[in-house]
Amino acid sequence: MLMPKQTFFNIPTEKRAQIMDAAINEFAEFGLENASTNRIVANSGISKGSFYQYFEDKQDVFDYIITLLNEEKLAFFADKRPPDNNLDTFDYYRWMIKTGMEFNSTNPHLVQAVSRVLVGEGLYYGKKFEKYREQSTQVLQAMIEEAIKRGEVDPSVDVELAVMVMETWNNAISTYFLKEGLKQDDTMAWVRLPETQEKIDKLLYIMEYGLRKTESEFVTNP
Amino acid sequence: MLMPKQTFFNIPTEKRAQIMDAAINEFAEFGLENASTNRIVANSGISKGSFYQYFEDKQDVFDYIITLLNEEKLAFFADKRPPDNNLDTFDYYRWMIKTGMEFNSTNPHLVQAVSRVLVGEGLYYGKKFEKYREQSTQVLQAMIEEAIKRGEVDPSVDVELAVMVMETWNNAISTYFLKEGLKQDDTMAWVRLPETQEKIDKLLYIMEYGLRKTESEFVTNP
DNA sequence: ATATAATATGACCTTCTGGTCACATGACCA
DNA sequence: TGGTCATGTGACCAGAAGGTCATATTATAT
Repeated sequence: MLMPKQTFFNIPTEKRAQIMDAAINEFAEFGLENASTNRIVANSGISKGSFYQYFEDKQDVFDYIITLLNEEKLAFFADKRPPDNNLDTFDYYRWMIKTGMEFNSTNPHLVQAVSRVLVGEGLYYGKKFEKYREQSTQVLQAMIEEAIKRGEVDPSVDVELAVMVMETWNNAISTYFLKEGLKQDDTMAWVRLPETQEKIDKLLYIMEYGLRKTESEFVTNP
Repeated sequence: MLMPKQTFFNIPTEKRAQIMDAAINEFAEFGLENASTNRIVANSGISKGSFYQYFEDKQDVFDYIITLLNEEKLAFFADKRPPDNNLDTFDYYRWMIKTGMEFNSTNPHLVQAVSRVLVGEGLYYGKKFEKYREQSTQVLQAMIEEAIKRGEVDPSVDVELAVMVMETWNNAISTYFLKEGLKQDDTMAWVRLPETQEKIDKLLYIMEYGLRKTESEFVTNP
């Protein structure tokens, strides 16, 4: 677990929250490389010296932000269960995507900060965050292998490629969410809008059945 | 057309190429915001003063890099024709993607520099490059509308979403190309490798028919 | 009350940034 | 040869960056 120095955890909770707030906003707006410790310090109301007593450097702060995101996501999903235990793989993936978007709504700036750095600055594919990526790809891989066994996913597609497809849509939807959702006054309300939900449905429908005209057809509220 | 000052075009061609080379490498490595004019100047062997006699600022240089990319792409595609004039839309798209990758191989660093800034720094969706984006989406939109008329694309998908799907795959493949292709000694040879070509085929097959198991099945060299 | 340890501070350091400008160099023409 | 104008130069500027540190403040323990 990536953590700041002990001193950071000795200070009052409120002050800690203030610092993380300022840091999250800084990273969300400027990314990792262009983030300024001077601005973080100014916006969180602590002194330069204190900052370096809490953290090694700004990378240290960012690492902790990732830890925070993981913790909050885990907590959010802890009491969430899919509507049906024996859901079809595609329905389950759809549920995961939608629930993920609900989580994003609960703390959009935190999500934006991490996404901006990992996806935007291309660090996602770097060595530093390898384990995070591998963790999520392994979940998807297991999911797809199981789906092929169940006869739900085309066995002629290779698993590695299918994982890439799902990851790509995960990222695309997440990026779309951050671009559109943050424009809204109430992000959560926007996510729950029938129009928003239908857009996701349609997109995942394409992932499921492709663009080519076949017998199947998309229908609202199937 | 976005252009440097006239002085830039008065200097010898070789010197101009040297400057653009240094600039392209700088942007490819550091992006737009973190690119350093000092480094560009040092690596291209001109003085600071000269730089500002050629360009307004580094944004000006980058604009010209985009112009260069467009010109070269246009020139490359000028004498390229699809193998068949009445190609199926999906076959045509596949041809476009593959030919695009061949182009990328001819000047990977130029492509990387632009991609790094537009996609990576999220400027692609900013106002500044709106017209470039609109230009390419309009081509795709026309393509899809035509395909629906021809009965090739599922008429129940909306056009806007289909464009997004194709753009997403365009970007994903391009990103994959830059990540993997630049590792190779001979990028062009790598692109033409049967394995690489088959990977693209499989990916576009999924875009065409989806992940869901249906009657259709992927076959190599159909 | 005193001593000790933990915490907070902002002036200060170096290094780099984008950008300017007075001056040097060289080409061309009279 | 002398004059003019385009081109080239790097020292220099102000501002901001990340990072340090001697000192001031506060809390704790005796």
